[in-house]
Amino acid sequence: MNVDRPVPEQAGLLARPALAVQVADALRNLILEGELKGGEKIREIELTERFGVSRTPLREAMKILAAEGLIDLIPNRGATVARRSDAELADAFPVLAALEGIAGTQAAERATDAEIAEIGRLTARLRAAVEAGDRPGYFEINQQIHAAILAASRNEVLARTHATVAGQIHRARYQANLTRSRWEKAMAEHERIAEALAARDAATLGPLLRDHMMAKLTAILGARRDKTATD
Amino acid sequence: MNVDRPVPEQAGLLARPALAVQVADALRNLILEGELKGGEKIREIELTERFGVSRTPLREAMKILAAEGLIDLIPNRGATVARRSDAELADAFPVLAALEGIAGTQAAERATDAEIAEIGRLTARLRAAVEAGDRPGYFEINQQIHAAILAASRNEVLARTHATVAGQIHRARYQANLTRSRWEKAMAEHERIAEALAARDAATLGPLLRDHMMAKLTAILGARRDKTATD
DNA sequence: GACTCGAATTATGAATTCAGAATTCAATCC
DNA sequence: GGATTGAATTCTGAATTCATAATTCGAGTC
Repeated sequence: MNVDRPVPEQAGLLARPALAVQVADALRNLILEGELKGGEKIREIELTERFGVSRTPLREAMKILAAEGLIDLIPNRGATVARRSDAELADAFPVLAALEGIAGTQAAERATDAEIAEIGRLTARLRAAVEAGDRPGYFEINQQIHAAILAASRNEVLARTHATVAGQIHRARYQANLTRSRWEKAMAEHERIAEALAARDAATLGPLLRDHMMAKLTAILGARRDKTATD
Repeated sequence: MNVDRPVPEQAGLLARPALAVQVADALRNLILEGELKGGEKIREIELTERFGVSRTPLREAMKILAAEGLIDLIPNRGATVARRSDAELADAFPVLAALEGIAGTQAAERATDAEIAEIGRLTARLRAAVEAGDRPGYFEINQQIHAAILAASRNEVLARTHATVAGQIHRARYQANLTRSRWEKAMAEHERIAEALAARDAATLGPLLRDHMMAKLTAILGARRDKTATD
């Protein structure tokens, strides 16, 4: 989420971001990377020492992350990394899917030919990863494709909103729990997505992306439920 | 029995919100009510005196609002109330419309009969306001209907996301610039919405709400552009 | 032996203080 | 007269300090 916006007039040349924003970015990474796990208590002093800053900017950073829904702040009782219930996770899915849908619609209208070509190349590499059974590679490329579509939609509001909602699902999305059949289906969907984009068929691409995301997320939720049951 | 027992999960019962959060709420209201206008510079000291707090919680509050996109924070140069360009505004519309769409879909599935009845009553009152030519009343009831649908969708993530995006459009939505013909159309749409909800027809209600919101926002943007041209 | 009460400790919340950057404005120079 | 420089002022950024709430831990009690 954008805290330090570009200076509207003459773009800030050497305006470095506020310390609080840097700390927020660093802390967000710790959470997204999984170093700080859901439910974990955040110790202010520990982090001030780690980042080498005082409590003031750290606390401002925590306010930012709380606004993003990444951490929970309980008055007088400190902060914990947000742990989303399955219900909340399930609620986030259709929201994220709808956002991906608009991204698709707008990308079909606004993408440059170069962007479309790049997404086509990425899709080919995605297919190669599937054939090779390379799951880490698949996830990486998959991520890139979705990021490319979001970028091609040229919608800052959408990008910000997507980042916020996606952040709230953080851990769940990294769980590499794809069945072979779901993997094949996802790949086929990706190829249809690339086709619709190449044809600039907005009416098709939107729902396609929405349903693709919905299917993916449903799979994640299913796997998560299974996993939780065996914990 | 024991009152002193730690209350980890169901916190917030008697814990008053942090001062920074209260200040953020107050400041958000000032902006949404239009008392602080777009582009206006925010003077820290002025607000600390107004709210009777020190700069620390105020600055934390500003970080929150910046994360919400309501104000712009420029390092070493202070804060201004965010002024969105027409392009950014136009970008926010499909995002908001998509969110309304999901709200409709889920409301159709999850609303209680009482909620549906209430929305039906509100729609009837909306019709009365149209007949009476009561624009303020129309806007007020219209607002209530959309809030009721959002609430009926029982999706916290959606509600939060919607609030954030809606906040970024704040001023624009309050412009009461409805042509008579658009007004009639909007009313007809509302009646179809109420019908679809009563029938719990999710497949219809979602697109209905999405398109309704899109039409409304397009009208706002058009009026805004006319107005700007004559400024 | 478990529970309760309460002092000591620790962590959080907010104000204040200190440091540094940006803005203002007057004096100077071209 | 207009532009420019630089000191004074004002504002923002961040650290520190002070206040207060929560937690911990041990003594005492039933």
